[in-house]
Amino acid sequence: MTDDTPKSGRRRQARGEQRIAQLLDAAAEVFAEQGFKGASTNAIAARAGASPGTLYQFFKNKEALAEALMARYVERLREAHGEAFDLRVARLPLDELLDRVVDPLIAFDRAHPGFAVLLADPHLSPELAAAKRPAQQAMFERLDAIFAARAPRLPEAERRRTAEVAVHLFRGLLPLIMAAEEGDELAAVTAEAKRAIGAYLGPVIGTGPSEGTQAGGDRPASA
Amino acid sequence: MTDDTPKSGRRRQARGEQRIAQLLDAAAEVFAEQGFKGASTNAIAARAGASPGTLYQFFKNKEALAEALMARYVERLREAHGEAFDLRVARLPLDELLDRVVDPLIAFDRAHPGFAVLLADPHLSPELAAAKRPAQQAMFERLDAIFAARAPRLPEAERRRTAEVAVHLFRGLLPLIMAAEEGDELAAVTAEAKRAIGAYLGPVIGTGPSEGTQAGGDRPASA
DNA sequence: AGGAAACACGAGCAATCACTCGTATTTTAA
DNA sequence: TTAAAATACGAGTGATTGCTCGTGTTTCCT
Repeated sequence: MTDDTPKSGRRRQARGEQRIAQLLDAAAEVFAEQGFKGASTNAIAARAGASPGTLYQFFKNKEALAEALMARYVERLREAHGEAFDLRVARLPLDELLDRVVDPLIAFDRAHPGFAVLLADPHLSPELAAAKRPAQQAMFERLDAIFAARAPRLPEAERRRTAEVAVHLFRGLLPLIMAAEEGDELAAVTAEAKRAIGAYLGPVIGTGPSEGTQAGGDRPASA
Repeated sequence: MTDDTPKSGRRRQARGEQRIAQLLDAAAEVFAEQGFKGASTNAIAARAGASPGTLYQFFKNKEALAEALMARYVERLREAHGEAFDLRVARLPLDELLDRVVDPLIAFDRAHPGFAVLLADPHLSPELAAAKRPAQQAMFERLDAIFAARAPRLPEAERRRTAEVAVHLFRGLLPLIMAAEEGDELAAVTAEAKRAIGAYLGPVIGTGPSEGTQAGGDRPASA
């Protein structure tokens, strides 16, 4: 990220690392407020307390800045998931599984408002879209792994489709989640999100502590 | 729309109406491809086969253009809904109700790709955001009316919340729906959307032909 | 027929944008 | 101590944007 191939020359100074962090923080804020296109690099530099020239010393262009920000998000996302997402949750009752998966995700998204904005923007360049992929994969793959552990007899195609749909269901509720104010409103929206996702997942991966696979009761054969 | 207060002076010519339609068509395309911010008015005019000056004869600025486009979408949405959304569907089994509601919505969104783009953009000016509201209300209110007819004993607050969540669940799946290619893939995604929304709605408004209200079996009390 | 208004054009204006560059300061390594 | 590298600045550049305006053409009404 920021700048590869430092093949020769001296090392980056601590000052530089701080500036990069400041610039990424500022970029996160401005992207969250204005979107990628609407954010000006001069505004980002100003909010970071730096000049445009300084910004371009660390990032070769606006896109590279967004890519570096995405990379930092992915890093933090992995940290946040690491604990909450290990495969033992697969054996929990569905309610608890959802608590363990949804709560940290909501906390992360609310703590990093620029993340959802960048993720949701469908008009990014191919390079930036590629930078988004690890973030989506991070969520999708872990969900998929949980499903695989919980319902090993579920066909892979169906399992993958289910994981993808579940991710999109959550993303659909994100605007509601982001807009809710901390407290009762957020709790209500969170509960509703879990209810919606749980209702969708239940017939496929089971509601109880993982019974492996069970042939769901009233689940229609897929068309 | 376009220009109010034509208090005096002569009437709009047929040529003008055609130009407006061309400009709105072009705007829909360019907004869908580039987003609102990314679309340039010169590009829209060019795609409509007109000059910038002509565009600004009918729309006082870029925002008014988008507002007029939104207004046209709302108009068409009401037409598309009118038949499919009347309250008799409330008495159908949930599966059929979903068919009647979801299928036309998917058809509309796929036929008007600019619509979803404008609706989903969270970085629009207050005026444009206000222009979006009728579209969201159109969907929300009719859903709410259906729920009210189907489950009259459901508390209003819960009913409204359910309608809103249902709309967001659908919107979350929209990217999948828009990206699917006509045929098997679209059919599969459509079925999955109905399954997800139906699973969420079933415990609240009942799966059978409306029994009024029924106390759902395993619905947990909201936290 | 003829005048007025609607329609049309497109060069160009002012503002903004992403980005550069010449220069000055701070840090590092010898 | 000192030279090179890293960091920092910010006015400026070229491109693009939303939009205007002078001018010409088409349509309508009488």
